[in-house]
Amino acid sequence: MRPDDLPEVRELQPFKSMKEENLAELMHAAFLQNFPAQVQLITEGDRADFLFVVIEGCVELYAKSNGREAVLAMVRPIGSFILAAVLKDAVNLMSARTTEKTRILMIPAQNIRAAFEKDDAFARAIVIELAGYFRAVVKEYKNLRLRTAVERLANWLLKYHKDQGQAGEVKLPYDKRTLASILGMTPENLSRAFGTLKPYGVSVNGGKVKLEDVEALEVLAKPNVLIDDRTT
Amino acid sequence: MRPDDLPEVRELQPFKSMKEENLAELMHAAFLQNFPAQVQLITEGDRADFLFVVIEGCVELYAKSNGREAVLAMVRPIGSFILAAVLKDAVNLMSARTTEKTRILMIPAQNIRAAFEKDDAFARAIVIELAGYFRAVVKEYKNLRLRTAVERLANWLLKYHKDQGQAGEVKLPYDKRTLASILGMTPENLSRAFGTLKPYGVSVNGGKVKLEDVEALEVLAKPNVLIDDRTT
DNA sequence: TTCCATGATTGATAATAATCAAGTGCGGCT
DNA sequence: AGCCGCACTTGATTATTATCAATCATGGAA
Repeated sequence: MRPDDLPEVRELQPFKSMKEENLAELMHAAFLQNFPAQVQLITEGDRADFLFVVIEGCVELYAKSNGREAVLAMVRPIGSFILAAVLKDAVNLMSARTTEKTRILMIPAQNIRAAFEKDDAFARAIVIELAGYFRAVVKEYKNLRLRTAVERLANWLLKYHKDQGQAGEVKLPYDKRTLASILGMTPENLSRAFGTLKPYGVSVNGGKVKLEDVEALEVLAKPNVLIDDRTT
Repeated sequence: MRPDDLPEVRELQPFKSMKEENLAELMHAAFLQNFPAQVQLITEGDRADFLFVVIEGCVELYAKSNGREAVLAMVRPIGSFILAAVLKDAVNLMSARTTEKTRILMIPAQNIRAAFEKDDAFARAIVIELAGYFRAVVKEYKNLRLRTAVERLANWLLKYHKDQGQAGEVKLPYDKRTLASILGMTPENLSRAFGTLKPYGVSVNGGKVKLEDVEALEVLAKPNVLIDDRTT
């Protein structure tokens, strides 16, 4: 595979900063793979053999312990996962599965590490990338520690409402069962949480949620840039 | 300040890998500060002006939202904090306060960023450092998502029991109120959690916890290297 | 020593969330 | 159309955790 086969990857931050020849070498070792839905890509505890880049589709990162399972994040194009494990040559802390038909670029871990050693600009770009990831998890952690389930849902709705252009409606990007797990609650509780948000102008219709009183919802949600803002 | 004024910092991973002259320059800009207990060092939302390195004492990282407060981590010698914010030239996601008399090395953020640009080895060392931080937060997040309060306490005890040499006793490194917040529960609940662990050979006496049936405790705790192990 | 302040514990109650058990409703299929 | 199958919802109950209030140490300070 060559760099120009996937122009979108070339625009991805850590790759954009690489020297042309190093990128070519990296891409040469990489390969593009198509997966159907519900394919297990990695399992927590296994060695991280590849860096994964989602080109099309969607991947769910999750973890288990005891009998419980929690969805930790969803990765959509163009996003990568298990960068930290690859760099540390460590074991995956999360499992990953496709949720739909998905096209993924797989780059062997040793090639990533070689490029990291060889290419200074790449190494620096990865720092910024990782720092961003780190801050994202800290925000998730704060979200869980400092808010109730209803508050998490309210803030999630406000965030996605903004993402989708503040049209007074939010289209749910995944089914409610998945959303519930992302928000750290059971599906039953998500239903009820939507119920308690009804007085705040929130009405659900299948995969569409209407927000008819954003102000009121914000009073309840108390959004916080240090938790909800992806850019800070 | 010169590098040899603080030999322990020299041994710290990202600094150890720096070129001698760059380290000298960095240390020249840095200064050592003594703080009494309960001093607010940084506040969430403020710009990250310094990288902090705890030389002696202890610092508590915490965050607030709504009326709630959560301790996110404790930093002990030799440990640093707000590295990610410094590198991204961003705002702090957490606040920090000393919990006791503490000696801290403060390195101006712009000097850290300058060294990061100039010194390739330093940049690479920081990647590994950050990747470790990232994985640590992911583990904390999993701990919170996948376990009840009692399980978190049980695993915490086992972890510190191992740290302290498996002597059948764990000395609590902070007061119970702080421990409760670290574990994501109220002080009242921590007391009760200790109570429910009594049948598993756990007995508390002030700041000392005796573990008389580690096997039984492990059956309850179900420790998981992908959550509890600091090295994986 | 006594007193006080503070942290820790205990009990009672309330809030929050999970579990279990039916239902409901919608989309796809025959 | 009619019948699944499946996701979602709803209700009842339980588990878990937080809150509020009171009491109990315990370790200085006077």
